[in-house]
Amino acid sequence: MTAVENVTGPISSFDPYERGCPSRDLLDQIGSKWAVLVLGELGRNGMSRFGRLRQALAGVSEKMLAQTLRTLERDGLVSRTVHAEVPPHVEYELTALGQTLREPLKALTQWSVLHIEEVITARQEYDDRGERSR
Amino acid sequence: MTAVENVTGPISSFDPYERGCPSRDLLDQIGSKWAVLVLGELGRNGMSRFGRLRQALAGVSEKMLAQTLRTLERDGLVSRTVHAEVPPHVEYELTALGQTLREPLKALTQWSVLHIEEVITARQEYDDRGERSR
DNA sequence: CGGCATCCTTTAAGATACTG
DNA sequence: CAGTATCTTAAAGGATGCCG
Repeated sequence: MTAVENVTGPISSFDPYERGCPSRDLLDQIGSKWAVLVLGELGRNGMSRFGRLRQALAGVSEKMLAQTLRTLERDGLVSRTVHAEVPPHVEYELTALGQTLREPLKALTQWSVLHIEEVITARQEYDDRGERSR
Repeated sequence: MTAVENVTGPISSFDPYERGCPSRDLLDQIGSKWAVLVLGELGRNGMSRFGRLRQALAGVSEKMLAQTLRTLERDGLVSRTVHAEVPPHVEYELTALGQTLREPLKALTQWSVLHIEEVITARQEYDDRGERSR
């Protein structure tokens, strides 16, 4: 959790396994439900607007989408561009930093789609087995 | 969200962008705070016990660790082996399915460690900029 | 259109104590 | 040792209404 520069070389002691380490919270944030989908959508289709994102992420509320976008913007992963028009026109886009998350998140999303059936089967077996033996 | 078998071939219409799709919940689950760390720890050091996991994941409560392990076990990602001894001895290990998650999750964890400083800087700039202009 | 503010309900998480 | 049960607190999420 201490800094990174050191006379003898870089230390980079950030470790999500340590309590209170900011990298743990970041990991939690980028892995959160709506953030994953927002980043995925912007990664696939590029720049998008609030309303379009809301449609793309079926079931997201205004509040959660706005909140997620604010956090991603603050973290430097997404840029927000306001066009001074009436009615308002706001565009969201991945930053260079946000782009570096595309592959890791895509892999995770694809994993969930690819293996969801195995997981569903495992759940059924676990439930059928009953809570016996525990 | 419909099934997968079809006379004309597989459909596999699972899409986390659809509301209520089980792959969305799975994605949420595997990306959750403690699950990521448990899977990462078991991926790096192999089989482990409850107490060791608790130490490895600094700050986790008994309750959350137990809950996370139950969910991972139910999903077929982690196996639980009870050795009938006194005192009790329980070992957790990644299943074959859980192994397939190692790389994707490792990439995500490494990303958070690698880029946390850029994010911290971005946050400071965002905050310094003030909530003005919004 | 793209929000933010407020209120309220539902979950998740944490601390503590106790058991097989 | 490896949990479960219980209680309390914190955070997530939804509904509604207002505004630039």
